[in-house]
Amino acid sequence: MIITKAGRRMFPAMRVKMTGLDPHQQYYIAMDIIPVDNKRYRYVYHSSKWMVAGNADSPVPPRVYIHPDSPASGETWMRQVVSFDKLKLTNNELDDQGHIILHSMHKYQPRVHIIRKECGEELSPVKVIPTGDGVRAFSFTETVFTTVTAYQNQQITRLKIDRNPFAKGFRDSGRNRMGLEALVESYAFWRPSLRTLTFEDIPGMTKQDGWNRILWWLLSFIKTDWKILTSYQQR
Amino acid sequence: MIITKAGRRMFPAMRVKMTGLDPHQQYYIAMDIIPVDNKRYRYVYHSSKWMVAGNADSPVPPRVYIHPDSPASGETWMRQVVSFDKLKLTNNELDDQGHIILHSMHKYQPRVHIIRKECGEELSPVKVIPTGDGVRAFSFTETVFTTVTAYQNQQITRLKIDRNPFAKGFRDSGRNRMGLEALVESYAFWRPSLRTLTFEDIPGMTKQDGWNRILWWLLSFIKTDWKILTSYQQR
DNA sequence: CACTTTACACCTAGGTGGTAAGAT
DNA sequence: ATCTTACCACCTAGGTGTAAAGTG
Repeated sequence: MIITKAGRRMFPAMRVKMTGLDPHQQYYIAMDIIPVDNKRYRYVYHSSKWMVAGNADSPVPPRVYIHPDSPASGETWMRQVVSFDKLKLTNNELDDQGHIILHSMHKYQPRVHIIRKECGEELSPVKVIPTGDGVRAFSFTETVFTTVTAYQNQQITRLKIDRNPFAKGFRDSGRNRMGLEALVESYAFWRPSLRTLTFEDIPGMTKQDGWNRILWWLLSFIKTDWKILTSYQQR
Repeated sequence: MIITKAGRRMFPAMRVKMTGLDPHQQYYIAMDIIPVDNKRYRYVYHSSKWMVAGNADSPVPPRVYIHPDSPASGETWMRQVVSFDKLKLTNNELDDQGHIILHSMHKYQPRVHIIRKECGEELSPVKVIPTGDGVRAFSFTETVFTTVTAYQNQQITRLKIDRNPFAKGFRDSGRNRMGLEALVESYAFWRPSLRTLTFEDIPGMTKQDGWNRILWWLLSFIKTDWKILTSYQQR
């Protein structure tokens, strides 16, 4: 995932569907991003792999992205897909825009928090999320990512350009972009287990959310495990 | 003020500075827009005046614009200028976007509401604002406006084009737009009392807010009281 | 005739990766 | 060598008044 000084969105954005909330209870929804391990990585081109390159850098100031619809009732949260598309990542440890601060070349995993609102309680974008009875956290292994300041891998770049509307200017104008269906098929050829990851298998998941999860999966798959490509135009 | 089916912003937007709130108390800030009288108007070109053209149309569904930062602490509200620039007006009585519904060719006045948040209370965009001990309403006579679907008066059009960044494409490219200082001077020549309306006279008012209030004042002045111009290119 | 609606060119505002220069 | 930064062209998204067509 690209991180910049000014702050950069994640793509694709995390989108989650809530169930089982108390319709009349007020909740905050928040996201933080935690290190997957204590390592720093570098990308090795000849093997197309991320490899450990030492221990993690010193911790950064903790930040929490409070979903802008917070607080809202369980009913409101459950009626919609909750999208984190406005969340931004930065590598600026002195950031004062409330963005989430991360180290480049490290592995991270987003966490979604559901926090029951007690009267008078206050949630802060710069404090660690409290733990307790009314707080639950969820994370999804397919959303693990590696931070970079420039893409290390042409396949990641291609997926981003093909799927992110804001990168349309970089698409090959010659032919239509590859549909995600076809993309999944081609990846599945090399990695049969991916065949099972279709949204039809996940009850209650909409088509759009399904594609987002598949895309997440592809991205993490390519970053950590891609074996086909041996030459890279990009450094 | 222009109203459309899809919803149109007010320009200039209302911007208010809060004082005297309890820093630790939570408040909603909201706006509604109430009829100034029970009349319908038409614009008479030869006299450059809005004139009564019958009684008001039947009432529209009541709508409230809840400021998107709501709820927030008194401290938060007082730290910033509270801007209502995302509020939209519509003439569509079946609107489902939560915009404020108004009749065209009527006179209206925005009201700002400060609502102390009690635990468990809920504020709705489609309900009338409650009255009670923790609720206060403010309105400013210089923000009275007349609704239209197309401008009736070339001077209003010119002020909007000159001051609204989104209308830059319609500005005379030949000369620089008239500074608001010069604008006020020229209007004051015909209406000496306007001279007194400068932001320096209003304690605690920032320059930017001052210009906004003067602009509001100019707009209502022109609409209701302009006597200089006798010919209109625009119908 | 007196308004209202629609399609449009032209803006603001801001999200993309590319590219070349900078930093260590 | 390796990673980061600043600037850029090219997009999306949406706020303007205009002009012409629509409405009753």
